[in-house]
Amino acid sequence: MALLEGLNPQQLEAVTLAHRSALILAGAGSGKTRVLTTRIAWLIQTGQIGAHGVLAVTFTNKAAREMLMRISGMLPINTRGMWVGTFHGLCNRILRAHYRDAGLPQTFQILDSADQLAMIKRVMKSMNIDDGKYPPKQAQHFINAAKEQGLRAAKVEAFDDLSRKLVTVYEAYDAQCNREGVVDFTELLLRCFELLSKNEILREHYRGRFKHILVDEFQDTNRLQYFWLKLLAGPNNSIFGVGDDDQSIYAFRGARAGNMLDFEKDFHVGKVIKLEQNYRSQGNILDAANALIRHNRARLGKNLWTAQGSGEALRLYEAMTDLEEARYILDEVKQLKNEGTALCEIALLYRSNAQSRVLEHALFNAGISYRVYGGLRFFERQEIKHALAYLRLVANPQDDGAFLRVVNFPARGIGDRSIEQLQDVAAGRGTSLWQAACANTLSGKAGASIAAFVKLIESMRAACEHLPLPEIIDHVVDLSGLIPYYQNEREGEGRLENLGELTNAAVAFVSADGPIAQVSEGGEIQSQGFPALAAFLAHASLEAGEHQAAAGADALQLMTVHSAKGLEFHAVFITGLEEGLFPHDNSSSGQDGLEEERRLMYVALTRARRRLYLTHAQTRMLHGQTRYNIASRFVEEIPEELIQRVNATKFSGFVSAAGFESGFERGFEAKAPKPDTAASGWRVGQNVVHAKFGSGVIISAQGRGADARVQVNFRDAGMKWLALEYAKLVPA
DNA sequence: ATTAGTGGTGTTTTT
DNA sequence: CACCACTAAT
Repeated sequence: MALLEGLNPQQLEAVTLAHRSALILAGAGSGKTRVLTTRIAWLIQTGQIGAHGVLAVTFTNKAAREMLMRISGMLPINTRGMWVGTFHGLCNRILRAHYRDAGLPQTFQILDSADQLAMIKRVMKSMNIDDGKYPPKQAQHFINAAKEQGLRAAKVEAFDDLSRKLVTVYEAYDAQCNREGVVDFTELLLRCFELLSKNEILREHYRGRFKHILVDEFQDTNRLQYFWLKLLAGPNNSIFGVGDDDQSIYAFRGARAGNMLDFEKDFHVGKVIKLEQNYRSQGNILDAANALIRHNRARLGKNLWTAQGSGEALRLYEAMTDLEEARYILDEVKQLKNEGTALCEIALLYRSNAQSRVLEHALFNAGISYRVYGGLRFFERQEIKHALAYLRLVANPQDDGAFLRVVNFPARGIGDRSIEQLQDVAAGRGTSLWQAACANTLSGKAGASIAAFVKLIESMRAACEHLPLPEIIDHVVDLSGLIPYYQNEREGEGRLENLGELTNAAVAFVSADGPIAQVSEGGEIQSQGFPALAAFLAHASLEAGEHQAAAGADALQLMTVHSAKGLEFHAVFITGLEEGLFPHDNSSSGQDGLEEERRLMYVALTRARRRLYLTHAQTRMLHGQTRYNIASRFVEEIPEELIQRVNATKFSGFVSAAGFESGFERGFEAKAPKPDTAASGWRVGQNVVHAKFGSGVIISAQGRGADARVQVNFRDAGMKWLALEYAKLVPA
């Protein structure tokens, strides 16, 4: 069968397993996505199931999209009936279809974490809880953790005063969410889980439909997600779980790699299939990754190997400062570019987002195009948040969070005092702020301002009833007054552009191949009116806007290690490898924290195909002050022989035309006179071109005069020793 | 009601 | 340093 060609024995076995639950332990770069997609295609092609009966769960929208694309590349059928998505996306879909049974309004909205935090602050304030003594962030974490255990406030056990307090906040928070008709991220899952638990008809409906459930990144599932899967599988359906415990890097948000072990037991998985052949990286890179991860104790055990050669050594650069680190990276990037590597094939990775600043600055000054992933996303920008809040209020007037955000933005004479009065009225009557505003018990100027606001939102509502989605957006933004506001703002142009982009996002959303089309097959969602608006707003929360920048341009890729998971590049720089940064101070408490950091490093290492740089700096500006850092322990955990030190301060031996002055070491500063590079000819670190081997860089040198030889690392041909007298090297 | 300015505080990773 | 929450001044 053409579908199965080129699979290795383990992959083949996984793809063609019988209809029973299975666990695939798939190492980095071992063809995990291929196995997953090929299995789906194989199940369908052999007639074991229709597209209708497949449910595939991923963790990111990107992964879901890629999976769909690859499946449609393999099969001539349309993938319409197939459900492929994230846990959150799938739960959202189920809840929208059965909103009544789930006890939600049709246009229920989704709170992102910032919205959730704002709501918790509001609730705590109304309860007169001192947010200095009880940080709202802590309450947020408490609530989410409880929900991830499947626990409602009434079921949470409180041990002490603090947890008792937090439980009351949880209870009040949930009550407020229900009043407003909004759900947070975790609530999507919990609500869906409860819906299917309680409602036998729906449960049997979905169980009857999804005979095959496939789960990607199984190690990242939390308890609730695991329960959800178990519930959906029931006694008869099979779960095909693919995961890698060594790449579990989301414990901080509840992921439990232990779910893989539970799964093995609960679903009677006889034999775990291991995919250990790596098709991505060259040998040295894999050896480094294997050696590193061996320092972790909690492992299922697995060793990656490759049929490729060992390739280049890893390059380690120790900079004096973060600025010098950036400068080195810049030089190397330029070099790679000159050698023909596309910029989008080079990634700069760091532990935390704040580290991108210095790198961005250097790249910007050098005129190298780059793209930063993560950070603030499109739908999280304040102007977009404001526009969305208007839309949310239009879709669901009970949404107090949205109300508060826009009631006086742009300013329209409704100040803190008026808002307080509205809140009192709402609290007294047990209604939403919107209802309180409509009742309008205030007199004088404040009352008139509020009446005008109510009228504004109502005119938005009236106009939107039957308009197509993009026109709704245009219309609401137009009436909101946001545009004149940002026109007067000093740096408002970018924000105005983004507001325009919002309409484009809506156009894409309702277009033929957009998400609407995929969902509308059931007929429950149209591209017009409030249901479309609600769907779009959900989309905005669930997919905070990954494809904001021009994807087509060839740009250097900057991102955190977390967001690099699942990606691969020709060349990878792992930067800021310093104790305190990576491993990060806040995580290295306890064995588990450190092991997760090490897995993070493992993920970083295994992103590279051919070339891998490790860099760190002795001093670094962080939080406004200079910190002195020592090299990360993770560097030491990689065997010496895999690493080539390219540190300029230690290995700047210079070469004359006649030979080398090798072994020449500079101290901290360049106290010794600098040899004239142009006159002496060759220099360690210099880029050269060889007639046969192509371009490379001089790594080290040996001997003098006629015996002089250089070690050159060629981009494609790998490491070579060349006699200077015979090899016709040309400076690059 | 809005603005500017002050001081205190906390900082990882993200569906 | 960057983001708040709060205060004083307009």
